[in-house]
Amino acid sequence: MSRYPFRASEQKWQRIWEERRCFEARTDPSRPKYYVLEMFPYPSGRIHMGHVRNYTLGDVVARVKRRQGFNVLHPMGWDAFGLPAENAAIQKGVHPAEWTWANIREMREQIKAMGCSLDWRREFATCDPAYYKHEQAMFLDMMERGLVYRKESWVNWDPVDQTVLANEQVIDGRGWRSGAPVERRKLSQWFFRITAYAEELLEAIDRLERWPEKVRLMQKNWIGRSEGARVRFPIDGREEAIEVFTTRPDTLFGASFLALAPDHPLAQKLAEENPDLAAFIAECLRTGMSEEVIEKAEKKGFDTGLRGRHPLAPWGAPDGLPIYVANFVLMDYGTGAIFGCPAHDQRDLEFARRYGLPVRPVVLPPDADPARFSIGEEAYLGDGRLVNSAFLDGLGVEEAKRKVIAWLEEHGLGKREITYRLRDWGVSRQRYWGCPIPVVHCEHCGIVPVPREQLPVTLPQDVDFSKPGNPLERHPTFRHVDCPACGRPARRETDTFDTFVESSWYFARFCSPWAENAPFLREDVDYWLPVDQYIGGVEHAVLHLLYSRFFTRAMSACGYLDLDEPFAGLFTQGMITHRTFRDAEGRWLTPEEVRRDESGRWVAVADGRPVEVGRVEKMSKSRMNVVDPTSIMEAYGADTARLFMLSDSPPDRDLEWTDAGIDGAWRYLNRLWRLVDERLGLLPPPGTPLPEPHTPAERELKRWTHRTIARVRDELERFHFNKAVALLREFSNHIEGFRPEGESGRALLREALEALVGMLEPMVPHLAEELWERLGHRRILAETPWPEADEAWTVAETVRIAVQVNGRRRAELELPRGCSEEEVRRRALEEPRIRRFLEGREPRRVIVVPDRIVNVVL
RNA sequence: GGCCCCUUGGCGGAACCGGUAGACGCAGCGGACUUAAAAUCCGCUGGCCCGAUCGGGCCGUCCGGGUUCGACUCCCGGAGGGGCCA
Repeated sequence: MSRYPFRASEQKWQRIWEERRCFEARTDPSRPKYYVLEMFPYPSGRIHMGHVRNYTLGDVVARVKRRQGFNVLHPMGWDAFGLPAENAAIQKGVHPAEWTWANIREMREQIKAMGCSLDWRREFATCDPAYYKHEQAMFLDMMERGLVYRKESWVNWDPVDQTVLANEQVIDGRGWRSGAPVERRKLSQWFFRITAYAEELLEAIDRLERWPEKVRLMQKNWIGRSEGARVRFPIDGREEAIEVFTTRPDTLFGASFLALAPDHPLAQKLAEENPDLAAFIAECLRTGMSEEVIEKAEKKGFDTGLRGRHPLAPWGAPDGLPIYVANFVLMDYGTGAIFGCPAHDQRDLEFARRYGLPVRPVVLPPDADPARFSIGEEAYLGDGRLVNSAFLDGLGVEEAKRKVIAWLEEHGLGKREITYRLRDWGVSRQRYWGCPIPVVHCEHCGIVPVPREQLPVTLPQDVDFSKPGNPLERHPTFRHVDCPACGRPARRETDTFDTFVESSWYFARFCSPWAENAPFLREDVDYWLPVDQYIGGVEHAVLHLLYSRFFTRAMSACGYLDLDEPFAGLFTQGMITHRTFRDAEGRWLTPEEVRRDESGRWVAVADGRPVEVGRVEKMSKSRMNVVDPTSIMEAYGADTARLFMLSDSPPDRDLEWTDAGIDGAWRYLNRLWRLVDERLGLLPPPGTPLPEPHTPAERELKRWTHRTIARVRDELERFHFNKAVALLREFSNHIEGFRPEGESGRALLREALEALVGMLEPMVPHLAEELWERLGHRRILAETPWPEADEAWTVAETVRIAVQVNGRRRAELELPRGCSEEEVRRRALEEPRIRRFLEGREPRRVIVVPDRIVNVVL
């Protein structure tokens, strides 16, 4: 029996595609464009199954669009800066550049083996100075436009590794690598002013119609707009006042204290004269200040002894409010100070109970009795009528907010304000393997940008990783420069960019990767951008996707582009999961270390002892449940792996890796191979004019062909690739059962096989090309237009109409499509089974839905 | 704690606007081919029940209610799982 020779076939077609330059894209404004992009990989070593799924999904889109007549841009590159390269340098003594480029070589071959329709001429790595020099130039442009600034801020500092850690790198208060307790330090850091676009980034989310709702919601939450008021509380006996931001100005009359963040300037100032307060503040800062930690920690405060005057005195708190420094107030949010209204805020309530402060309700729930309502252990957060609130009494919460803000504004004690949860984007990293920040610090001139003609500031190659900390700091020459402004000795910035900076504009670079004097050419980006379809994991739903949206606006502000949104369509794929296994001692085992014995139990290969089959989890090295894509592609071929990725599970859901699933895909490829192979002798030559179908079987086959073309087109359009696969399998099952009689039958069989093979190409391109060639075609499939459905043949001649009695199916009618209601009704009531239910009675009602259903109501 | 999403056979999943629930596949069972195995091909496959067979009945989309001629689909309440923000 003939088998699909995948090894020879995959090599052959990959060579032909390359020779014919099928997938090279050229800017051509006379043609409609389509830009498909998968999130570019970090070159960590080898590709994993998530990459295979990602690039398969993207390739299906690229191949379909190309054959539908679009000028398709489908590039690939490397997000090449980042920590793992430095860890390798520390652990294995390899230079980060060497490690990275070796990984790129390895992964490039692995990706090429998948047979994706990529324009490899456009490949680049972000660690290449030819890439990052443009990033440095853009940074300077943004600095000139005030989109970049430097300020002191609190960071997570790992005292052992001597570096800043991102929040995600702090696990239970300890550095993820060193295990040392993380300290909070104040450092001067570079920031991108993303908050300048907070409102615009938020408001534009509603127009991202081809983005998943989930991602849009996550970005909205992340930006976190809140409307409220800024209120001034003068301090008794002092010049300064405390500025408070609140989203509940309606509850001002319920205030019973004021609280400052531990790092609030006033708190710091008071601590200078008060050692107890200083100790308290130090304690707060040590335990970390993430919102999560604060929520769980006990609410603690330190009474400063000062008193704040209520802005609405004499009605509210005529005796003033105690001022605390409290561990649950964040300097980063609002003004770093709050007024506490325990009755209507849970944190404030916990604090008030602990320190015996008054709890005065000012919002009465709708059905509560004013005389008896009081707050227990739960603050009341809902709507209601204002009470105990002087001129606000009787108003609803929203009305009260408006009225009190108007009053505050009128009396100069406060104003309406909108704040955002979004913080400016800190991009300084005390790291070697990143893009150098192109500035110089001069004692006399301050911060001086590196002159454009001196860009790029390249990373020195000779660095020493034997000691902790940033090797750029210790480098003999890198940091010592002459000030570009005054010429006196100065210090080069040794921080490098967060790697999210590189990934914030790479999609634009792919449009003109060859441009030397500019990051990209206007004619190219104006044509190709925005990306029409972006595909990647949902884990980037906020950071990368939000930074890119900001960066695109910032680039436009600097005149590089005329564009707001980089990604018109976004698709987020699910994870690849796999069973986990543990042996009797609880050690994780890899899938290769287990097998099924004769009775079907899972046992260890090594000793035959039973293993515990654990949960299905995301593939990860720590769980030992990873399957290497290359070993699968070597054993079954790239097309098998691709087909498996597309079958069964909808692409946005998690996909469970199973050996049975791979076998199933492999078997189907061979079935297709035989389906064509065994019928080659029957078929007329390609291009034979299509005769009208003669027999019912021929008419049915024709209908299957065109209905499948139409339905597959729709499912592909909606990213329902699993359904497209199912439709093609159904179609091939039907072709298998067709026995051609005579010339017309054989011609129609060719039509069906060609449609099938043609539609398989985006999913299993090597097999499809091979079969297409065997069907006698000289023009390769990748260059052949996508099959078109003849609408006249996309509907069946007859329809099956279910006949229900009281909503339960009792019979079925086979009628010509488009029968009149009266006809259907008559035929339904004539059915013997229906007459039995009627027992001679007249039905009370008969509902007829044309071509679908009849419901007889007794 | 708030907001959002999900829950369909042994399993992954189909079912478009409320109109024949379970497409397609995996696993399983029975059969053919074979000395045998693999591969391949054919048939069956939600549960319970009646019936010699063709056939027929009842139940069934997490649970409870509702709307409707008709509900996996819409509404209310609950349970379980997941995500985001706290």
